[in-house]
Amino acid sequence: MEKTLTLTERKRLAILTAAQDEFNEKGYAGVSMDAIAKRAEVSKRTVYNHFPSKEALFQAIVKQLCDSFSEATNVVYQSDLSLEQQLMEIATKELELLQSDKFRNLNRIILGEFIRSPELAAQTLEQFDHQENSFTVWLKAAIEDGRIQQVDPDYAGHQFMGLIKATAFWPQLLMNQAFPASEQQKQIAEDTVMMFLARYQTHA
Amino acid sequence: MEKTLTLTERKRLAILTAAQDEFNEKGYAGVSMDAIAKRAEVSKRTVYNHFPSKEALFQAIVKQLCDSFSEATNVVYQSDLSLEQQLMEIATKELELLQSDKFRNLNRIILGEFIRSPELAAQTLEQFDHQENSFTVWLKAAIEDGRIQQVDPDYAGHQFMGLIKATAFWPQLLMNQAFPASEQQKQIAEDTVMMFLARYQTHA
DNA sequence: GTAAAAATACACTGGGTAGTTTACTTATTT
DNA sequence: AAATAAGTAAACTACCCAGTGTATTTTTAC
Repeated sequence: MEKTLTLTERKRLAILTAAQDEFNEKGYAGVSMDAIAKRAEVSKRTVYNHFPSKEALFQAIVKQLCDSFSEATNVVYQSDLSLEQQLMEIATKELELLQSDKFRNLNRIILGEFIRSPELAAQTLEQFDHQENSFTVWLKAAIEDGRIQQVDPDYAGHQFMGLIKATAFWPQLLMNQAFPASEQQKQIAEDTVMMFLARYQTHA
Repeated sequence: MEKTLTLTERKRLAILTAAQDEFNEKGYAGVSMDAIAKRAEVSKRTVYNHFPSKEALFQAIVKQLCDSFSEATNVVYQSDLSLEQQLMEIATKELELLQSDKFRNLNRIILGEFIRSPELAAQTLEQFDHQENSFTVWLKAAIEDGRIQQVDPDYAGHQFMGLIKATAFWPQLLMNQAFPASEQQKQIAEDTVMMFLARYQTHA
């Protein structure tokens, strides 16, 4: 019974994926509902039966994608493990996320709109940027535990993630660079952790 | 005689600034030539007399802004100065650039379009992203001189700039955060240089 | 098998857009 | 002051778009 989706469900799915592809290629303003309907092989009326407006359809896609990532990122501070070990795991997790085409496409779709309306961006970002929030919590705990120097966790968190994104996210998003191979990923994670600890680890 | 621009020149300028503001607010696709003409207090025909198409007008603005920054960024490796001193100057220069509203607006206008067409982006970026290229050259020289470890200058360059942008560019562009005050800027520069040298300076 | 629910094609509204043309007015130049 | 160059308003072409209404067919559920 698993492949037998009801027609309505199949259509709805086709609309969502078609819209995602369209938005991804042309951006919100550049996409027409007719084009989405055509790509989904569905009548325009059906699109409007599922989603009341273009805006609503866009939001649905954003929400869908955000949800699919919010679980993927979670870290808990553990006082019995070395900082290096824990940070390496965090960095590796983040690299995995950045590697996925789905995640990069989500960002491609959203960031273009966000850059133009940062105030709207802030609220939506909070939902799906769980990774950095989660890391901020980790940092707070490590500071509390006296193993990381007193520092603004937001600030240091941005530095850690920025170090990773500098070579494994922005160049890929903006300049179509290839994603680093797995040895390079290891290098990136090691460099990031090493540089971060060199600055912020408490010297016993 | 300085304020007496010819009418044509004044109109052209009015069109350029109006278009810049419009693109900045609504993005390329969201702007109409009528809106630009109205904002510039100019007839639409005049807009078309100066610029053959919307695309050409957009390109003209991008070029104008790129040019205005390409001079601002230049560094030369000096073997008689400490790495710390030189890197601090590079970081400070970059922070100055990131601080300027004009630069942030340029990025706001361009990045939205670039994110969607990275292949086109790559070529245009090269022109105005002179800072990073210039830094890459600096790095090569420092490596040649044996004071920085053997490393891919592009890779390390991205890390250095990414560390700065992580707290002084992306949060401002995407989440409307305030630009760091001058003490914070100093902190950012110092952290960046310190972390970078901890990883890449050769230990005599 | 039949009735309800959903999908479809297609025409239509009201509006916007890039770009052009025209008949006219205003600046600039010589 | 006359000739020339440029600006102007307004109408116009030939589209594209979001969203709606409707009559008809297809799918689903009972």
